[in-house]
Amino acid sequence: MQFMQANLSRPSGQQLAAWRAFLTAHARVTERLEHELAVERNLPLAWYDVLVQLSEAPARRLRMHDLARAVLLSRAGLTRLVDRMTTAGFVERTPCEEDRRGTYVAMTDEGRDALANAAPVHLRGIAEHFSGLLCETETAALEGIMRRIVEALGGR
Amino acid sequence: MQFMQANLSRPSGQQLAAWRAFLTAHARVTERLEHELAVERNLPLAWYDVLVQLSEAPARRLRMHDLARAVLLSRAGLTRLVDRMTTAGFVERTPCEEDRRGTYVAMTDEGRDALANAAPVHLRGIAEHFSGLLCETETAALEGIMRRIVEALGGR
DNA sequence: CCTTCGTCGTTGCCAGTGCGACTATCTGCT
DNA sequence: AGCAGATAGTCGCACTGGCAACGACGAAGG
Repeated sequence: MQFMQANLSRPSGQQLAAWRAFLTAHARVTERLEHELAVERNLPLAWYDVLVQLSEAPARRLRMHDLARAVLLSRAGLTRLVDRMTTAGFVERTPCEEDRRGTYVAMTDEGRDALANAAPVHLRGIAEHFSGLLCETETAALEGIMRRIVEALGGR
Repeated sequence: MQFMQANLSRPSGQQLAAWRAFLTAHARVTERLEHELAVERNLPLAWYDVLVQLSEAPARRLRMHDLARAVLLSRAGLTRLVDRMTTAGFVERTPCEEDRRGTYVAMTDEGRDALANAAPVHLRGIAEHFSGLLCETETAALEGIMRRIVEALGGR
């Protein structure tokens, strides 16, 4: 059992190489996707993420707290992001009747249009730089691995 | 051939799920590793990265430009990062004799100690939250996939 | 009822980063 | 040699994000 312990606490060279490749791939792909979206549609990736989350939510709206978790941002960061997107007319704040501390963020029609406009660019990018490089088996395997990693951290 | 085109430009549901899992896993794991390093060794992950790159470089030093690429940072960003690390005593700047525009960043003994001190924490984290969750086959497959992705982007 | 504690969203402050402009230097062409 | 263009690193500026503190509100217990 001792060597199991050792294996658990010290990645091998092969494991380290996989970790580094993982980091590099993520950095390069997201950088590229961000860049494509900025150049072709003048839309930051974070804005796109918010719009996607809202478009999938019931009644196209979410509480600040839930939205913050969905887009991997602190509540403080989201406050400012929603400020900017409100100014741009893509979302709007609605008071929450059930819980008067809360605020809903709802997607406007303009936001819907912006998302519809940007989605082809982004999806094409994902296909071109990520999913198009994987066969079906690899895609399934990768998803399984990634889910396992998230769940091991207590995937809330 | 037309459907091939379609498959290339529009990820399927399964492919999108894999992409999202990939994003979430990366965000959660790096957040966790960053946190562990900050709490246990009071060292930002970016600093650790710089020290690792330098420790692997010949003569434990690198040009600003090369270091910037290695740690995925703009040259401007690196200037400031190296400033801070110089103040902390972990690295030092040396003029470059062959090319007098250039600057070498070299790791100090203190930087070496800091790296040696932090490495166990970070490596344990990688093992615990990443590589320990993958069998040998998966590790190899994952590395292959990630390398392919990087190379497809023109892996400089 | 009312106190205590937790939660929600916002704000002030500060750290970190990219972009563009700038200076110094190198390289290639004439 | 001399000049144009490329490249290295730095700096001012603006932007984004997190942390801690805050006021408003809800929930649980006396």
